[in-house]
Amino acid sequence: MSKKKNPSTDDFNDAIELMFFAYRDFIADPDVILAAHDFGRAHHRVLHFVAGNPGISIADLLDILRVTKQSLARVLRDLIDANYIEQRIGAQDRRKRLLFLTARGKTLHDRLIAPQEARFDAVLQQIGPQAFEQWKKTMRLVINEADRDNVDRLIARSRAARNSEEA
Amino acid sequence: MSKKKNPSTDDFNDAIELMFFAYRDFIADPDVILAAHDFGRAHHRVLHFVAGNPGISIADLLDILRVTKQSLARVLRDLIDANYIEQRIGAQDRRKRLLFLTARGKTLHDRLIAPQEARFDAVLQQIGPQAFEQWKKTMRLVINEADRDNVDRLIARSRAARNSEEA
DNA sequence: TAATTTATGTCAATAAGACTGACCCATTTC
DNA sequence: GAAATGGGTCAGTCTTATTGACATAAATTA
Repeated sequence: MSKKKNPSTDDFNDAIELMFFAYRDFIADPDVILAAHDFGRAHHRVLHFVAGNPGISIADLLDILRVTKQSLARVLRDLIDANYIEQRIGAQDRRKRLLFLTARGKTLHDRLIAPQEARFDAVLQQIGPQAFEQWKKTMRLVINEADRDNVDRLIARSRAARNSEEA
Repeated sequence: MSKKKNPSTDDFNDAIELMFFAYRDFIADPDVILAAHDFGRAHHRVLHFVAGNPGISIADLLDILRVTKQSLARVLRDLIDANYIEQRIGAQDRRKRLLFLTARGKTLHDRLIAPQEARFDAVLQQIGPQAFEQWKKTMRLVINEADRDNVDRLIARSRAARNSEEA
């Protein structure tokens, strides 16, 4: 034991492994459904963030996804052509193309997130609401500090979008 | 409000968003270092699991990574050619090619995980060891139930590998 | 011993998803 | 009117992954 390590180093390595395996299983859920539609994860991400941010502009979507315009274009073309996403010209700024899910898009998105919701529902059942809340707070701290406020806003928008749909 | 939703649906959606953003930032850390070596995330994953499972066979590594043999082959070739990973023929079963990090490989791996460890160290400082432990338990439950025991074993091996290095 | 299975390696073709760079058009802003 | 902004598109490239076919060496089994 020449190198006396900090007693927490093991914990950090555990955390790294857990991030890898949890994300792997979490993201594998929707793949089966996507494959049946000849879509990939890129399509899923676009559907998800348009669902949570109805009326989002291309530029803002690029910001969230952190991909290039050309990368987004192909995926978006697929989704628009197949009538999952609709583009509307901005009312104030007519240069903007605002994105919305169609009814068809909402249905697909619901089916994609269903297994992920079920996964977290099962977790909640096992640990209870308090520990679940604590997990969420912790996950938020895993995000870059500079981005946390943005993520808070995105999550709030997403909640608002879902809750207004209920009407 | 025709559709009265379960009050927890919002929480599940929060969880989904948090998984996306936390993983995105978590995995972005090592990318800069990898790029400087002309390596990608695939190389990182191989380095990481060979580091945590010294002497792992090709077949077992394929199982963990869940990629095809051909996908692994290219990445492994890069790492072996550049002397980050060493192959030794199995003592009991001479068909097997057992994988080990070289000293060079260990150095690179340490540099790759350093920012991720730092990220979780910062989290730990903010929430304390108890909440951190609880977070780990929760993350474990996000993993497919069928895989949890395997992950436990992998994590245990990884701990053992690191702690035996200290000698 | 011969036949089979296992562990690995490798060639070829293909695809998704990303990238850079260069343009273009329409609209808004200065 | 000029410049900046939002968006679309073409062309070429790259990484990482895939499937499928086949080869080789070593272990296991009949």
